[in-house]
Amino acid sequence: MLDVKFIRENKDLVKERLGIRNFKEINLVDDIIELDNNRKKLQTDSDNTQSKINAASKAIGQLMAKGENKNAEIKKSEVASLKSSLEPIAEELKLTENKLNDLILRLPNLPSPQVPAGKSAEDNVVVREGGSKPQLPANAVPHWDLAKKYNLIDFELGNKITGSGFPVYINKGAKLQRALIQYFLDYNTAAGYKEFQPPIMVNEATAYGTGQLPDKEGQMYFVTEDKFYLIPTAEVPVTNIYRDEIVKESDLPIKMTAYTPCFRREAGSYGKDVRGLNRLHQFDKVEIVQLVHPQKSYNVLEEMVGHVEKLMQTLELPYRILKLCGGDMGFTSAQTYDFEVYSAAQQKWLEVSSVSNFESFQTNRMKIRFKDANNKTQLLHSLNGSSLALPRIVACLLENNQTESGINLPEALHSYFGGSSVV
RNA sequence: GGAGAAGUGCCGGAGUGGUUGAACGGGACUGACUCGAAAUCAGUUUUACGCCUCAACAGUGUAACGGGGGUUCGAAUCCCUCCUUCUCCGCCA
Repeated sequence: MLDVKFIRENKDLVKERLGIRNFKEINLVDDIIELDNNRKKLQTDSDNTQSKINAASKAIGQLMAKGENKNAEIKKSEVASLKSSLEPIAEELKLTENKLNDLILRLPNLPSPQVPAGKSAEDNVVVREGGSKPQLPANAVPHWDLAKKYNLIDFELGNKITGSGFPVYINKGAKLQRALIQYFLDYNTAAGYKEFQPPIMVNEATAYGTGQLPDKEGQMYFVTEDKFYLIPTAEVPVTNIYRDEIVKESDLPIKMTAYTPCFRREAGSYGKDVRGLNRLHQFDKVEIVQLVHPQKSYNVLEEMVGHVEKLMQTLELPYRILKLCGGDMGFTSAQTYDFEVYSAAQQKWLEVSSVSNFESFQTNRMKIRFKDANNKTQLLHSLNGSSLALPRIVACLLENNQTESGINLPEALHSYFGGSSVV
């Protein structure tokens, strides 16, 4: 979340930046400042009254110790009237704080100055492309047909067991999943990311920490009995590892990676782009997360993009990197690069990674801080990226490498998969 | 799931209603001593918000002893509730 002090001191900038996002409720900014003014006044009143109560209470103790019970009783009635005058103030203060907090949680992050204006995915900017689109055989088919033909993934079986969007991977299909996960994790840990295997259900505080709540309430699966959310990405439990921590500057940067299944309800998204592996309710992803010094976060963002790009290149898939425009960025992000791979049989680009700098938006919610050289406590910046999400990678690997006789694999995967072709 | 015990500062560990934001010990940091180090001595050692101030990591107020609520003039200390940990029993990968 944004810092109230920052909003107060940079009101016009905040409004202008939110405009880049096409944020509709710009008036929230003024409301927040007004509520905060109110809050300060109420807090001053409340503190002053409480101070008097504390002093009087102490005096009562001393009077009673001296045996001056009568005077103590007089003081007590004094406190009683102070308390009754405090009551409405305290109530209003609490109300104001809650309302202020609600409003601040509704403000998305400010886009960085580099973020292009724009309303939708159409306005994203292609930064660069890599790899080359393959020439497929004339009878080439999309991955869902390949998956069926070679018995790699059974979508209908998943329908029976759970529902749509929960595929069952079989035989070499299952092994390919395992190989990719292992490969991605090895690649990340080799670059200094520490591996974690976190819980895939989280509590409410954790979901608030990374910003899934309240923004994406309806997009997460919820276990009502225990009030746990199924994670939509490993970013959630992994970033929260450092919630409420103050780390040493010498411990920076903190680099973490994790493989987890991810669960997304995808409420409201129907249509053609949900076919096969294109959009699932459960999928596998390997995530990278960094917590870094605020002055370094944009360099780290580029570094992470480079990290994912190199990984992408070893998969030998045609890809492109997009700089997202203000209107297409996630709620919590200050700047995001998306990676897309070209699905040759479907003839369209599919998003496989999203690398973002959240600046202090998440760390302010989670109170992830460090002591700087002057021993002052400061918020860290958090970043994360997919490195990588599996399903669409698998879709492209299958489609782009299909031949008359089978499906080949890029060299990087040979040792992990135990062979040079899927079938 | 049943029975019992416990949750205090960076760590250990006191404290069962009134100068306890918190004894004592350890660790860490600063200074002195030393050529340097060890030892020793002195000091420092949480966070959030408010007020004051041009500003302050200067002063001052409020809050925080697992979370939330309650009793009381006053709570780390009493009560309720939730969470977590430990021990025993049960169940089980």
